[in-house]
Order: sequence, then structure tokens, then C-alpha cells
Amino acid sequence: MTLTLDQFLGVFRDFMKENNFRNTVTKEKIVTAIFNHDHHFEIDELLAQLNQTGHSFSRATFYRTIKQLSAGNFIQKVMNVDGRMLYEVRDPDVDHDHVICNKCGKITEVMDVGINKAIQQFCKTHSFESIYRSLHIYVECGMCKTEA
Amino acid sequence: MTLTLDQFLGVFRDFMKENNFRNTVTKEKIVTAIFNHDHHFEIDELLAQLNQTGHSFSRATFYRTIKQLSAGNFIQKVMNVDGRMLYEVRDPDVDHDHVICNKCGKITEVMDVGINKAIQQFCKTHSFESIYRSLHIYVECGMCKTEA
DNA sequence: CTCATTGCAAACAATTTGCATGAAG
DNA sequence: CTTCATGCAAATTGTTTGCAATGAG
Repeated sequence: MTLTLDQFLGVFRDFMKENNFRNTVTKEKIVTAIFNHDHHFEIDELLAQLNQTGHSFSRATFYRTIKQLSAGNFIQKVMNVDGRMLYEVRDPDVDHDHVICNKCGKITEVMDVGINKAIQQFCKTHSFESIYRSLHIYVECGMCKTEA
Repeated sequence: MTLTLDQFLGVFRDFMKENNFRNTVTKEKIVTAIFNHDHHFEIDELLAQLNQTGHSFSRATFYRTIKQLSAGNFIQKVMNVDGRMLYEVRDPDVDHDHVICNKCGKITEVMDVGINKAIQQFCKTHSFESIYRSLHIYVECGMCKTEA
């Protein structure tokens, strides 16, 4: 992530204002927790973490905040191999990809210049304005290969 | 899809046999419907369609068949912009990508040689054995651009 | 004959919604 | 003060499971 927390919160506040959403303590805490958390998070995981801070958060509110964050493209849904839903923070500047092992489910984040270029070229050719992309490459990883 | 229905069913039957699953009329009808259906399908949609054929299919059975098809990599899950789950038939020979409009949700399937090459090269470099990949490029499509 | 398959209803998980209260602009 | 945000519980949606009956190999 190239942004600092303050910058991230700033962009978030602007987005809220533009869309007539209100800025509240609860929301800022949720956003901060998401920003500070390891890149990928699950709803339950983060909610549990938040509820250990004294302040209590209801599921409903959490989901409603998540929805606003999605609407603003601050986070996006990613699907795990087992079909469970993950969320990840979007870095507006950098597109990265995921290599996922089909056996053990391990997710590795990668950035490949060749792939980036190819996709950019593709968008240029078709004059698409790319908002973001999600590339998941499902493989058998080294560990699992060895075991088999 | 490069396979015919008969070939698809053939591969499916082999897979069933290998895995001690039984081949039934119900399953063959479901598999056929999936094959004949437009590339992407939703559970409810296909189930409704199937139930108009006289033969009645229970949700449970349908899900159980879907699961076996997933296990055999005949189909895979794709996520729509709105978070709903779609399934798509996998063509074992050809990897294609999805361009998805972030506004209207329209999904366009594309195949790009440049992207294919870049990903192959990437896998080669890291000696990953790629099983399949899923690339979704989220854009603002032409229609929506014009309207805005 | 044996074991997977099916349908049904019930169970479960994840997410959304209605409503009354509280807080932001 | 008006309108959005919050918490709670109830409702909804999507998917899985236990069980008894049926059907495939």
C-alpha cells in the first residue's frame, strides 16, 4: 500500500461527504482496523478483533460499513478456493495478482511486469478504462507437489 | 467450447467411474442442461429451467451434482459484481478472461494472446503448474461511458 | 446385495432489513 | 431538527445435512 493511514482516512472522509454518508467514530474505527489488518481479511476475523477493543460493534453495522467501502472501491471481494469470501484492501495505484494453491489453499501475492504490461496493452487496444483487475492463478504449489 | 456434448458427457462419465460416483439419469440431465446453457449460469435459473422439463429436481440433488462437477473441474465459480455467485463451464483447453462493467454488470468474455503468453511465461519462470486461472478486468464499459 | 443417490424437511451460515433510539450535520 | 447511523432481533438467501426410501453396479 502506498498510502498512509491518514491519507487513506482522508480519501475515505471525502468519499463519505460526497455521498451524503456520515462520518462516525464507529466507521473510522472499522476503516482503521481494515487498513491496519493484514491485506486479506474475513468478516468474522476482523469483527472479533474489533470487539476486543472495548468498543462493541454489531454485525449489521459492520456489514453496512463494508458495503460503503465497497461502493467506494476501497475494498473488494475475493473468493477463496473453498468458496469462502475474503475481502482485501485496494491499493489504487498497484495491481497485484494472486497465486492460489488448489490443494492447500495458500495464497501468494505477486506482481509481474509482463502480466501488467499485457493487460494494459489489452485495455488500450479495446479502449477500456480499467478500474481494477483481479487475476487468480490456481496452481499446485511447490510444497504440495513435493508431498505428492 | 471445443468439446461436443457427447464428448463432454464421456469425460464426465469417466470421471464419475474413477471416483466411485454413480451415473444416473438425473445427473446426466443436469450435466446436459449445464452444457447446453449459456456459458454462465445461476443456480436458480438453471434449476427453474430443469424443472420445466417434467422431471423434477430437488435443490439438494442439484447442489450435490454441482459439487461433483466442481470437484472434477468441469465447472467453476465466478463472482458477479453484485456478489452473487455464477458458475461457468470450463473448457479444459482454452483459458479465457472476463471484462466486467462495474456499473451495469455486463460480462464480456475475451481471449487475448498477449495476456495468455504473459501468464504462461510467468508460470514457467516460477515453475508453477497452472491448473486454471481467472482474470477479471473491471471497467466502465462503452455504453455506461456514453450515458455518463 | 451393497453402497451411492434422491427428496424432503430441517439445519446452518452469511448477509440484510425493520424498527426504535441515538448522534451528526 | 432533520436525516443518517446504530443495535437488536427477526427475516432472507444460499447452501448443506440427516434420514428413510430408491436405484445403480
